[in-house]
Amino acid sequence: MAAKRSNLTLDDRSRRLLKALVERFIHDAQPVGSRTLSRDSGLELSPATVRNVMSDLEEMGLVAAPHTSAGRVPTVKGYRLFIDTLLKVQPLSRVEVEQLRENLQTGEEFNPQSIISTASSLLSGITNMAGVVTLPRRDHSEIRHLEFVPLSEGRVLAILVFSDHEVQNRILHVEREYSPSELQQASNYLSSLFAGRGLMDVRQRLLGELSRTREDMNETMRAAVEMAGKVFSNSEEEDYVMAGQVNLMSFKELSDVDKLRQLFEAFTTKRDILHLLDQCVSADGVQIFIGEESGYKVLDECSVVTAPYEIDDHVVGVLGVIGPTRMAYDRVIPIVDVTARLLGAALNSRE
Amino acid sequence: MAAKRSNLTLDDRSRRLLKALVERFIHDAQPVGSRTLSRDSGLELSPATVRNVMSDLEEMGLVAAPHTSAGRVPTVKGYRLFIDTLLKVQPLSRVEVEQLRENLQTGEEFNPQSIISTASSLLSGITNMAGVVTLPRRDHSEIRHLEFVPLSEGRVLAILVFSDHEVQNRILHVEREYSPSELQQASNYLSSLFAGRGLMDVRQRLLGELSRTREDMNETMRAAVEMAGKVFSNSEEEDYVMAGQVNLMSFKELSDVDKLRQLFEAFTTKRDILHLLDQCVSADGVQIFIGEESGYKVLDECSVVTAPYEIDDHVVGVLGVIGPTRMAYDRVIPIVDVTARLLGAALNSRE
DNA sequence: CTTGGCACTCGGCCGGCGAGAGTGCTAATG
DNA sequence: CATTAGCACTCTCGCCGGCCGAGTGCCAAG
Repeated sequence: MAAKRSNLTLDDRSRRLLKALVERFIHDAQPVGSRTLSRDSGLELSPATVRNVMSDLEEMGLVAAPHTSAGRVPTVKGYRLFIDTLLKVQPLSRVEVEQLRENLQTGEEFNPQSIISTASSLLSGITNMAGVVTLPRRDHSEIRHLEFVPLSEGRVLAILVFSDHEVQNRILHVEREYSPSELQQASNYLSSLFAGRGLMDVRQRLLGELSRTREDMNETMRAAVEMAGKVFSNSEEEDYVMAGQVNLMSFKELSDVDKLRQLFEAFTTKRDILHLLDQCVSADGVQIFIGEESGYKVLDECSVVTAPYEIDDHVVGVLGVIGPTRMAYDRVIPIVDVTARLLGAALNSRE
Repeated sequence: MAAKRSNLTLDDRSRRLLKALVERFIHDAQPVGSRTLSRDSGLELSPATVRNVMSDLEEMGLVAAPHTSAGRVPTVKGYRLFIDTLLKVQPLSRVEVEQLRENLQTGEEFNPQSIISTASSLLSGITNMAGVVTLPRRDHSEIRHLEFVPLSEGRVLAILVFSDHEVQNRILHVEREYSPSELQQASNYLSSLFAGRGLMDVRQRLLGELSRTREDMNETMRAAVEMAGKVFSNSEEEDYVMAGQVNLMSFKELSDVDKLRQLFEAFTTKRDILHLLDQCVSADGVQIFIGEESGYKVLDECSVVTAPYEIDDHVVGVLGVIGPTRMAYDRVIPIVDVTARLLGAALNSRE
């Protein structure tokens, strides 16, 4: 008895029971009792025995009873153990993978923005939960083109084209008016200087260029460098695209309107969610936060499954799924995993 | 008696009572009874008399009783009458208007997109309901600049700058490769042709240009016209920006999670809402849909208050507020009205 | 260690009850 | 004849008690 309870050393029978319990609970969202468990655990055990085991599991903090005479429910710790050691992931079928790939390779319009948002929609659509994808960090994206267009009164529009066809517009404030031809020159000069280089590289190079504003540079070149400085100083703020929030309203664990409101507020505020997602870029593969583990109380009843995605072998962002703690991890995990890979591939494909 | 009931001819007393009832109900969301009404209608009437009047109003379909022994509640027809003939709008104070104006004139970054979304946030923030602003139609916006940037493999990036600093990017598919200088030429040619002209004007002109592809045009010019054709054929799809949906979750008339879900689905689908908003561009000033009047059953419990906004004396979009039928119309109406004017002004200000 | 048996404990589901709020009707009043 | 007071009636809501079913904990037997 004392031996069995010795931390984390769980005999096979208990583990199978826990597994059965979690699976059952995930399936029908109700506390599961000893009778049910003794039936479909696969083991030949009477309800009474199951009760004893349950009692042990409860003492270990793996399951909990909502009230005296309800069945048991997994705790966060229980889910954790389940996911880490008991879960058998269901790999996606070839067909499913192909469908995902097709949907992401929209063919015609190659537009990173829209690929990102289809990814988000796909995640939410397949899982019936909320999908989220952070916009890729562009530190390592190569620059294809830099162009300036004159606007009125000391404003210049800078257009930045990356090699993956992402286009960014920024408006600069400059001291004097520049003629179109001047801007043209500047644009040519900078494009030749930066084309094919990564953003981080460019920033560094620019720093050097700015410091030694040599006399052999003509006025236009100096202006060009200065404007470039403004363009690239703009550290872009992080952001994410979310889809399928409404799906979360169907779960009865979130039927409390007030809880729901707080959750949705967190989604629109974005700050906390971004923080959380940021933690996942460093992680190697799929990462899972169960309930309170995330550290944000609005997510107490939710789990978050994430995976980083890569462009050119650099991790540039994270995608994932947000849903109730009680989610089909065996399906969700591979979905998130595969989608991350496919998104990376899709964003790479026209290098 | 018969005389009193004669359609729509409501004696002064009944009207004041109806007014009091609606105001009271808007204020505290509960059916209001004869006792309360006789107290704060301002008239010296006993509850019994009030009851008689209520009975008449009910027969006319202006109020309804949720059940036998509850007070009365305004019907849609009742609200309509209230708004059309009884409501005394509360004009905004000078300070409030100034605050709105300041918030919209973000000074620094003049960016239509961000102005639109602050407008939406302001609407939702002040009213504690959901704010919505359609993106401006650009039919009459003047074009300031048109630029082409070569991308890989038969793709050209077209950049379209409007006089209000709105920038749009479109990717074109072209048959052959164009050299940067060719594109430069094309861009110059088209800019000179179109700069300062409205989009509709440009479209028309382009049609003529396309039809008579004369021999005196060189190859580059022909290509330019062709590409321009592609740029301007893209009829941009309509869209809107919404803010403060979460606010709607606090209203107890929308506390049913399922109703709420349908409402939010309509918000993300956008189609129906866009349809509804479209109907308001033609309207002259503030327009109000009460409950079922909108024709969309998800909005049955909601009212929508809208006003079109103008740039350069052309109506280009609509903004408004969505909330429960029971909203403080006397405040919301002027807010929507003023915001529409201010948004127009803000988008105009740097012609 | 496992199991069957048994008492016990909860939550959920009526059905009844009383209070409160508000109505409709009628008869009295100015 | 409109207004009012009075009164019976209706309906909601919250509360209590009882009952059922599900499930537990414990104990004693296998």
